[in-house]
Amino acid sequence: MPRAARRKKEATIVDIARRLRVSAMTVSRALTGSSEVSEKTRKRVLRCAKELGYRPNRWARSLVTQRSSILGVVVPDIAHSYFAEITRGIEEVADKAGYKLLLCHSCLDPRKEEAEIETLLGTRVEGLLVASEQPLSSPEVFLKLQETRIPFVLIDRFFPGRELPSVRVDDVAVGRLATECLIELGHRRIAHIRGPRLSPAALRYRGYLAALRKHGIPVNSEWIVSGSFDIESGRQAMLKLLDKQPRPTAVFAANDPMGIGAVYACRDRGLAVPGDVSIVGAGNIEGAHHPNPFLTTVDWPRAELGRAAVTVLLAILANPEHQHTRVEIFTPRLLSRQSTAQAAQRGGKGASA
Amino acid sequence: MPRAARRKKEATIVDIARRLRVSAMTVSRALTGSSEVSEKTRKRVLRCAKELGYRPNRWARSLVTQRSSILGVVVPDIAHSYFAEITRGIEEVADKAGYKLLLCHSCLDPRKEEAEIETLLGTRVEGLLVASEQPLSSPEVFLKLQETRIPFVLIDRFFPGRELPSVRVDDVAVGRLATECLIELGHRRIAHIRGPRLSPAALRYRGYLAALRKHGIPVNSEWIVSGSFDIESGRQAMLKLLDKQPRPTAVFAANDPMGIGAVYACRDRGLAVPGDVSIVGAGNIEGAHHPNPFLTTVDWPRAELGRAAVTVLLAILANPEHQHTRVEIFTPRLLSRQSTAQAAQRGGKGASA
DNA sequence: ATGCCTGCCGTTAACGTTATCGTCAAGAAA
DNA sequence: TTTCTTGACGATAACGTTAACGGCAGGCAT
Repeated sequence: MPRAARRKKEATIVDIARRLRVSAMTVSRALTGSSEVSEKTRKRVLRCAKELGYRPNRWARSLVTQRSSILGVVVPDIAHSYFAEITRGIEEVADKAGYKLLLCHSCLDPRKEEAEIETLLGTRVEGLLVASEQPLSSPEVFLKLQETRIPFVLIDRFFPGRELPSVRVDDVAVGRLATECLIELGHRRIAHIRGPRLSPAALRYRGYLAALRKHGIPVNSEWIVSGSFDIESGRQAMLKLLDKQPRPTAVFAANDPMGIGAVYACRDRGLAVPGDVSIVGAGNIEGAHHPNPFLTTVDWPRAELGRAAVTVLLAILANPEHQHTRVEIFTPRLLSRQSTAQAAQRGGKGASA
Repeated sequence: MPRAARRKKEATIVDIARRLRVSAMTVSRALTGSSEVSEKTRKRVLRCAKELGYRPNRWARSLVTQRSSILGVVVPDIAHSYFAEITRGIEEVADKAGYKLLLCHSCLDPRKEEAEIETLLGTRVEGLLVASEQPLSSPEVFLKLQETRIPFVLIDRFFPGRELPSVRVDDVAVGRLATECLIELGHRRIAHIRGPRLSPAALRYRGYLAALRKHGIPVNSEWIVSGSFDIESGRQAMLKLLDKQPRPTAVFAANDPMGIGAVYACRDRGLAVPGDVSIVGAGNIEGAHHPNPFLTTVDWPRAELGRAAVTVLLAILANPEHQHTRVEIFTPRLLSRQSTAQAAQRGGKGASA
């Protein structure tokens, strides 16, 4: 039901042309800064445009130039600081390059994500940035997307076996850093709360395994449980871990919310963090450090991730034929804080429960 | 330098029309769901559209319908969870109503804000949502905006004396709640860290004054200092307050980051929170409660604020002539946590670190 | 038969720009 | 002089879509 909105008509290029008794083309040239106009007429046009409150209509312009100067951004949830910071980085670079952002939510729903991408294509965005830690749409969606020849860059998305243009952190290193930090503190009974399969968390898991193996620590599958990236699932997973015999003395949670959940679970059971159990998260979410930096975690530059993604996208845009798959990988670093401590001495104050 | 992007041409309505040997108009009707087509041709059109991978061009459609189904959103910084949550609420309602969001950053820069608004108008957004806790553009910008007859709703913005369409929290109540909470705990020497003038913080300040007056507590201007809404300025302000004689026993900071800064300042001076000093913030930012709810604060529903803003905007949009200034005001509530305690009384809360 | 709906579809003209080519005078070059 | 160049501008046709109107069958009542 397209109801025609009746509002004051915006001034057009033709209005200016009529007023100045020149052609619309001349006005267009003057406004876009073409060299084919005399300085005198340009000044007249600019003055008249200002008087009439003229604002170039980007749709009309885009229709003929085939360029929208708009990029589409799809995130699971902008209210999550992780994606908000990425988006911030995206906006920064995009703005400098003269692009605007059209923001969409995938809501962790694969169908919604696909629908949003479809809408964005209809809006003829010049490029697409799609972020999500979770395994959403299958690779097919993006392979199909590749055929439209509209450039896109994935953020934090990992498809085993398929390399698509993307920007992400070295997730294996995330898992390795977190685990090695615990090993160096003397821990040997190190548990892991996994994230969803097919997500970057799978790589963090690999990093966890690699670190253990490297230090000759046997893997105990009893100490590996799954969560779904939120606080509550972290708590549940940790409760399960605390029931195991023997009980792990340290835990690497695949992301910070689950790490926080693990802290809660310890409190529920009357265990001290880091006195009885050391906990490491991943992601350095805001909540983990104010007003008291608490959760030890692995950090990587979120805004930088966003900036890099746009940079890659702009590069593809500037050179469409040069479209070999680019993947940029960031190196994470450990933030040692207060949820980790030296492992208890054998036979000391440790394992009582 | 509009460089024509050479990519595979998208299928148009005309392509479908030619293939089916009907007119473009018929195709358009079939696709937009008009009743003026037979069911048979509609099916043929839809099938052909799918085959060709047809995607309606929103620019062209908008050009003729004069509707873009796009709303402009201007926030200071999407990376701040406060605005991220508001944006989240906006997106939710906008999405349900079939609107997309064009996201812009004002970066706390009045000129940038005005420029962004100008760009958005050029993009012919159907409406505008402008948020900021800070005093940015002068009211003139919005009075001018009102003349364009493009609906807009301000979020959290307060212009003394001028009522513009807006949605905000009852900031006087924020100040009152925070201050009365401290009074009820027995505090009498209550300081205030103010935010920038002309911002909602000015109203919180009024609430602070009102609460003191109501309880017959004299106002000590020594105990009122200014900050600029960030953690560091809160710390500086608190350091000044701790040097006063007599020293306040409680502080109401006009927002959470300053409250956190105040906590830091106390630690710098070896004072316990809440043992020696009670601190209340405002805004309930994420960082204040994980993994340990700490800062007592005044909360209001951010996402709800965003949702309400769009709802107001949509109402204006649906009824342009009915454009009397609508202002919606939310009621805040106190979240009592661990940075506040009974006055002059060593409560048993030990520090965990 | 005539007139009049009604359902379906086509034609034309927008919407506001810019690309492309054409024009036309003034000046330079032959 | 003539011819060519150049600078400044105009006319026309796109871009992809929909609004507004017109046409034309076929069915029904007169």
